[in-house]
Amino acid sequence: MATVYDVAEKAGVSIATVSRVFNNNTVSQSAREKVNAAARSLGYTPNLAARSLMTKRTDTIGVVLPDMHGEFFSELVRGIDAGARRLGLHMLVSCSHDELNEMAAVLSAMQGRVDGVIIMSPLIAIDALEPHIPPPLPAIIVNGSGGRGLYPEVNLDNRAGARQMMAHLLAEGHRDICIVSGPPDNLDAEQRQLGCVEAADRSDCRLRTLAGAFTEASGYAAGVELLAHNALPDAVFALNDAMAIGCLCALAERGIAVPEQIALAGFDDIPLAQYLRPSLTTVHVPIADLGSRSLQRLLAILRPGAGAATASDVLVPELMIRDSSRRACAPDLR
Amino acid sequence: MATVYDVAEKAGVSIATVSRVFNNNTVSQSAREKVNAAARSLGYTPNLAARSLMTKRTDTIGVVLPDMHGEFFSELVRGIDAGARRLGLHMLVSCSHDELNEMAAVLSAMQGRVDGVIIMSPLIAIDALEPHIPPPLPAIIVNGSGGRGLYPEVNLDNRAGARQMMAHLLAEGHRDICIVSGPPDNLDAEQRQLGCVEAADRSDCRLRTLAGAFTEASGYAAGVELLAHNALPDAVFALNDAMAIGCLCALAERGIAVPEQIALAGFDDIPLAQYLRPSLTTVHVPIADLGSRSLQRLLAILRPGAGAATASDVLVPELMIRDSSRRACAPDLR
DNA sequence: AGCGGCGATGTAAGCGCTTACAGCATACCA
DNA sequence: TGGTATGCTGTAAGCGCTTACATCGCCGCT
Repeated sequence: MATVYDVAEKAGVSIATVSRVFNNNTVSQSAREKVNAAARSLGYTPNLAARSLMTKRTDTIGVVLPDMHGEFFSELVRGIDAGARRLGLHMLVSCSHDELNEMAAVLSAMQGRVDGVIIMSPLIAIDALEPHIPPPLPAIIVNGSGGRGLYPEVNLDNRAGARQMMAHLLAEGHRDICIVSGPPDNLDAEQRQLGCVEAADRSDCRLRTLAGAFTEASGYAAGVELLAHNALPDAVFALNDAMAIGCLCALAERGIAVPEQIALAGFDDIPLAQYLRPSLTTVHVPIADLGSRSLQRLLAILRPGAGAATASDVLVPELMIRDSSRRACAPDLR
Repeated sequence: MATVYDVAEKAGVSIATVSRVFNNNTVSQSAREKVNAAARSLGYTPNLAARSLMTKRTDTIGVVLPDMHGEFFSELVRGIDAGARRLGLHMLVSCSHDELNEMAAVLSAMQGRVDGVIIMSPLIAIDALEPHIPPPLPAIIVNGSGGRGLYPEVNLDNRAGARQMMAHLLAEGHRDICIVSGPPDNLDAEQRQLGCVEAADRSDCRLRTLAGAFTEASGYAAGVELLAHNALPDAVFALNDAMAIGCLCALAERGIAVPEQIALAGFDDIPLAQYLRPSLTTVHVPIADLGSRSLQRLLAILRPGAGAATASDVLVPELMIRDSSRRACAPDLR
């Protein structure tokens, strides 16, 4: 590989001039041209390790994700990537960390490779994680509230989303609502459930809970369990779409009509939610926004001054009312 | 940040010994302990840029992905990540490149940051891309056959998968089959379509094609168009699951029963395919395997000798027969 | 006792780059 | 004409690390 020395020699200038050309510093037009020509003909590319060694920057940000399947994961990464590329930043991604030790290991391995990290950790309590973030590493925590405020957080207002959905279901006249919960210790799940309980407490509604795990299979199982009892609730609110789909499947198998006999709602608004039959009422989560917002926050730390100060760190989800929850206004069936 | 010098001084040894401790070289037990203690107390972490500068390695691999939504993307990354972590490698990810120039830019920006790249490019012809891969950069091409053999490829046998599905549909007695195609220039789509045509040519089957774009919306549109004509085909084979779901939605809206009135099949086997009503017959694509296999291949280049020689580069998908295509054996409805 | 061999350690030379500093024209002013 | 500001350019130092090479004990052998 060619180095600054090779280029300098070929261009008839000093290495400092070559370096200046590649760092947009003050260089005469003629020198610039000679250097560029020489660099091109030698196929020169600056050695980034050497550059990092001098500048203490890597122009790379780390993204640490939990073990997560599906849309959520990729949407978040897309949201971050889009912004990062525009800014000339790279993205070091590591996924599959549901465990504190693993997470800590990944974070320490990232030290020196990245200028900052975006950490998403719905399963791990942030206050347990914080001590494991290497002190010099700027970090943003996404969707995992509960830290000691040592690191900026970007959160989704899961609770508000759940309350909205409950309000909708209540407005549709449902008074016996069953929620299918998420995995224990999952913060999203916890917050969503909390929102439900709050809404229920403020009304004359009966709220039951069935255990779920944010997977289609667990939603299906919940649906089956639901049907084992005699009295069906008026509505089922699965705390994510995957479970809603599983549940819908179980209901359909037993010939229960949605929404005529029972209303169904999900949470996340995955792309195909609107293509289910019936289309799924759900809570829209702006995942990519969550990603790009965190990137903004991180950047505000990394490049202070350039900072488009972010107004808020809490993204509020939006209710998407579709067919699966519409009230059977007139008893037009059967 | 502490350096080798600080640690060396504190431990009362030379910097070479410190370095050796961190590189598992021959060091006496007592020296090792002193160094480790000193390093811990100083919070020393080796500077990776400096290390890279010497070793010419980054212990990082690049993953270049097309602009892709959903499961596919995340599954692939998970497949790669799992293997990479075990090997102490990091993963630099860049997504959203449906265009040659963008791809070339990303690849050149990755040079020096990674030891090798895994490129997935269903939209860009590989022979056009190959000249843009920086020559010193080891690369593996995933799922984008058609290169000049300059780079190892790991492919999915889309054609075989499509043929299998066609064989299944024919075996079920369908003779008028409509396929919903993928976006033009998409290699997966092309191969899948080719497989269909091959299978149809070998039989007495009528094959029609409706244009699709691998999205739920395009599948829905195709379904609507299908219904605009008088004669429904016996079966619809959407070349991916997302379109199959969209199509199913259109059919259901018009009250067409699947599979009783028309059979439906997809391709990909996304996790929720089995939770649709009716559950979706599809072709299982081992996405994560595609990722881990490419990593293996890349590693065989990066660490020759350590090479678990890979048997094959072509993964064969597997037919998943579910309800949406089952023959209405007896006319037990209506 | 003397010597080869060996394992542990230290010394020092870079890896390829950025950048402080100095040097040198050139231009401008009085 | 001398002095000074200005703009480029070159020299050289050093970022923190790995590693070839030299050194130095120490063991066991003849």
